[in-house]
Amino acid sequence: MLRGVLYIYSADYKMYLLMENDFCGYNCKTCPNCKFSLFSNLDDDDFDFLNMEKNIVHLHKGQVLFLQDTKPHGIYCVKKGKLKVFRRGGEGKEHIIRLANDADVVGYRALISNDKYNCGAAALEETVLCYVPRLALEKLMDRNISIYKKIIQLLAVDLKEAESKMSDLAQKPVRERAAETLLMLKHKYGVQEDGQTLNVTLSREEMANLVGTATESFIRILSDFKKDGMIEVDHKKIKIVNEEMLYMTAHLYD
Amino acid sequence: MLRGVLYIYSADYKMYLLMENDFCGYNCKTCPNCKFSLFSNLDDDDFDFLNMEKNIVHLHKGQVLFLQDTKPHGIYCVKKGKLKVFRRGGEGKEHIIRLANDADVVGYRALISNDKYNCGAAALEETVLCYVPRLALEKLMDRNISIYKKIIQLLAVDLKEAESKMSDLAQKPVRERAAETLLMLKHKYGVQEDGQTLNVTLSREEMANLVGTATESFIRILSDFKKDGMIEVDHKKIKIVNEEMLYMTAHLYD
DNA sequence: TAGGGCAGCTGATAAATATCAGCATTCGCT
DNA sequence: AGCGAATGCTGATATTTATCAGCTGCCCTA
Repeated sequence: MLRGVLYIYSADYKMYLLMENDFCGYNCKTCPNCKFSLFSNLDDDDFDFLNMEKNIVHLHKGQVLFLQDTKPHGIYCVKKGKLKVFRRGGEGKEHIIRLANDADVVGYRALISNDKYNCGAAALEETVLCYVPRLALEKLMDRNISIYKKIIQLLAVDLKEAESKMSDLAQKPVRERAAETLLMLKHKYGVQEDGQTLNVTLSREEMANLVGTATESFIRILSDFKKDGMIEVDHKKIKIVNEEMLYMTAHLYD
Repeated sequence: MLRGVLYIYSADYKMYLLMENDFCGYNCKTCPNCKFSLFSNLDDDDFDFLNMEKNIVHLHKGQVLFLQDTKPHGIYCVKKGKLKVFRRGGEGKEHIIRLANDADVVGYRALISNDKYNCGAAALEETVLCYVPRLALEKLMDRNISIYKKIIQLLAVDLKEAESKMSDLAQKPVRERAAETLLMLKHKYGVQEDGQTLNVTLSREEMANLVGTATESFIRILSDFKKDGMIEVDHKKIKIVNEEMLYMTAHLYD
């Protein structure tokens, strides 16, 4: 039964958010992502409560989930899809802070510290998320200390990765960061049936924003990698054909 | 009564750690830092337990508290002093990730995620810390959910700052980051009686490592700031004489 | 108090990276 | 299918930043 449809429009992106209650087939209790996510140890009553309170959110490619400097009202668990989490600098240029995949949780940092979003988030492809409103989350947290522990683990992982990326940005040249980014994409999203083609589609600009460099610089380095036989490129499809060499280039081990 | 003295030696730094149990005059229950730190809501029994279990650590200027890639055995609360938290890149160059002051907690991220230290930490001046061993912390956490909440808040703040610093490093030029760093130092450590001189002493190299640039580049920018009348410099003492202009230079508001 | 070493500073130069311009290709839309 | 806009790509150039070399002055201690 469709109970509610919510449209949101932002000046930055053509976008809308479709939110439906009681979406058929989305039962948290049987959702495999919950096992890896915040709600791994709930009892039946709590799962029923979560099921009642959560909303399903569909995003098309490019649509914004939330914008930097706005106030959060809940958290999002990725059911299926891919997202980028990014910040906009002075001249509006975006820097991609991190990526999200199935079973990841996004937008929780701002909510739990009662703060505005420090980053925005947008879908990289067709994406389905579960939205858990603040009050529902708080009620579940009151009854389940395991959620506190999970949040701590999520934050700790994000913080560690942010610190490492920070020192990379400060010290490593663009070429090394570009190689590292390609390997990260393989690790995060995996490869297609051929075992080599990255299972994610990003524009050159988005990849440059992930590396932290100018689009043209990234394109040049990508064609260097191609010349050096590390990758093959077919439009937006990138194939990693010599992973070892990419590791060497990224200086991840020497 | 002196119960134990522990010396640790690392290849990187001449250092030692002096740890004493039952150090006179350091009672957690009356320590003002605890109010702002992890242990704000303990009952008397827990405070007594903490007092028994904690150790006092003294560090001289330059001494290392812990090293990157080693395993944590407890957490440290800064009683009085200043520390830098840093990562070493490929060629051994250090990048300062964050600074710590009175009442800050350091080394907790690695401990709670059962991980090796992602950063090292060293004293910037004479520093006194309380060391809380893992088992003691875990026991206190079992009995006090408030500690979970505090850890979440600490992590959330660190993560937000790390994300912001990340996009600054990716997008802002060195000059802006340098201005921002000077303002951050004023905010973090305050000023001396004259209301202008930064209340912390860092070498030019350390400041450059904080900004994420080469030492010479930072020195040049510092002398630009001096020419532009934003700061005055007397050896290691830096005076901020035009804060407004520094803000403009940092592009923190436009 | 002499001198070794290190931090701070500056100029010259090199290297890395960004920007700008122009063109080709692809994509989305009607 | 075809049009317009956006994306991808490359070369030329400008800008930023790092590196190298050399100098000064200060601190430490022998």
